[in-house]
Amino acid sequence: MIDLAQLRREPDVVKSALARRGVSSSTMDEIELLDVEHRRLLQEAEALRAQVKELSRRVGDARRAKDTVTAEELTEKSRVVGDEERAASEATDAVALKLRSLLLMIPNLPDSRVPDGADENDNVELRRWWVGMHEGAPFPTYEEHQRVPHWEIGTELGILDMESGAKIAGSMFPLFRGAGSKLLRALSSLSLDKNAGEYEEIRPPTFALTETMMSTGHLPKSADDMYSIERDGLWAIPTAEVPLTSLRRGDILDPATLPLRLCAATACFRREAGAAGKDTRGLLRVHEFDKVELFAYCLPEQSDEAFNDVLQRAEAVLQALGLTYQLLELCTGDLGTASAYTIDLNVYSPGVDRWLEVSSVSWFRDFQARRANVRYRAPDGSTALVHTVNGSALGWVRIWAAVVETYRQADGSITLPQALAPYFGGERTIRARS
RNA sequence: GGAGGGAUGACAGAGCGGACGAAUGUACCGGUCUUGAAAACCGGCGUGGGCUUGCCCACCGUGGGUUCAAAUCCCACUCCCUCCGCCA
Repeated sequence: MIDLAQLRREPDVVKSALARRGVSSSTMDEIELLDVEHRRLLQEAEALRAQVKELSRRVGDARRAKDTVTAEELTEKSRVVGDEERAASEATDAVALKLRSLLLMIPNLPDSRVPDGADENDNVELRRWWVGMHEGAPFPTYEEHQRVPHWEIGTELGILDMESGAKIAGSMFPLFRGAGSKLLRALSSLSLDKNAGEYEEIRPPTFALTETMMSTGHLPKSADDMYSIERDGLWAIPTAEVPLTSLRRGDILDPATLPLRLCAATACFRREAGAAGKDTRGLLRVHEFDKVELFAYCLPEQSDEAFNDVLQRAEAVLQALGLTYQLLELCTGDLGTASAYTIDLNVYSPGVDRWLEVSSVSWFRDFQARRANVRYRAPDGSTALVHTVNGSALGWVRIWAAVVETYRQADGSITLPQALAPYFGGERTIRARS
């Protein structure tokens, strides 16, 4: 949620920043008007409320003094003011509700670094990485045997079975078998082993309450992209960011404990409602995938460092796996609702010959903290909102695709990167099941 | 799933229609005393909102209701504890 106080203080700054994201100034004007109206009504209602309280106090006094006549008079007076107060409060609440529902749909202010753009095609590539790059090696070329899409490799080796997944849960729910299943587990373990020292490992619930989904900004705006279990009022999490952001919801944190770093491996669920039929072959886009998420609550002045740490750790996993990747600075048109600045990591997968998004590292400023009400105690005793930062390290389904395509050998087997060997008992080769 | 008990400030815990934003204790922060510390004593010590910055308003699990007046009474819900059942 954006800062109403900032909108009052510097409306032009807020409006021009949000205009870059397509929020019309008339919407913002409406918010400003509602805010003024709300405060006016609030003052009115509170003044009446104060009168009722005062009158009630005097009723009590009169009763104790056995002055029944005065007590009756004051009761009657208070009843009348009370009716006015009720009406005034209702009017105030109605405006507050309208204001809040509008505010919940307003995205975060983009950082000045965010490039302008309409959609993902306008994202800006910052740099690439590939094996041997720092030693002067040219961008890799790929052999014919690496130009096979992962769904063919998966079927050939018996490690991926999309048909069975569809039989059980419908299309876009993958099912992994044997070494394919183990590979997924190995990837999560590799990342957790690299990060769980500095980032406390959490295994959160996979489902979350509406209130929890509100805190990250996923609701109400993205309700169609989420699976819900209506009978129990629960939502399937689209990312571990959701439970991790709410872990300290409503708390006032001791600044000495900041940055507070957390990581979690969870299943993630996405309906992909607007993406029907688009890039949906194999593992390119699925409804359920495993992901390791890195997360930090921090002081505002720590946010740059916290962001860079998450980014560097996500890169470290890609580098350990020897995969080619690029960094994209997301433009205004592709930025997530709650984010002020995001860098995506896309892995190059030679079999499908595409760059696949495997991580999104975001700085939310105090947008999520305001919704989740997570604060810290400043040295002068006052409280202020923390900043939140998070990023995937990484989304494994697409990494799985990139690994099997990149490391496919001429004989059709896969030779896993050295970093995964410990998770396969030292064995690095995946062959067809006989 | 069944029966009972509970939810109050950082923590413990009182209050069970009116002067209660809330006793008391612990913790914490200042001060006195002390060579220093401890103890003792004195003072302070929740969060948010509004505006005329001194006042007002809200918050005692959540949401409704009764009342001139609700932490306190009523209803619903959520969570926690104990016992029984079931289960991994």
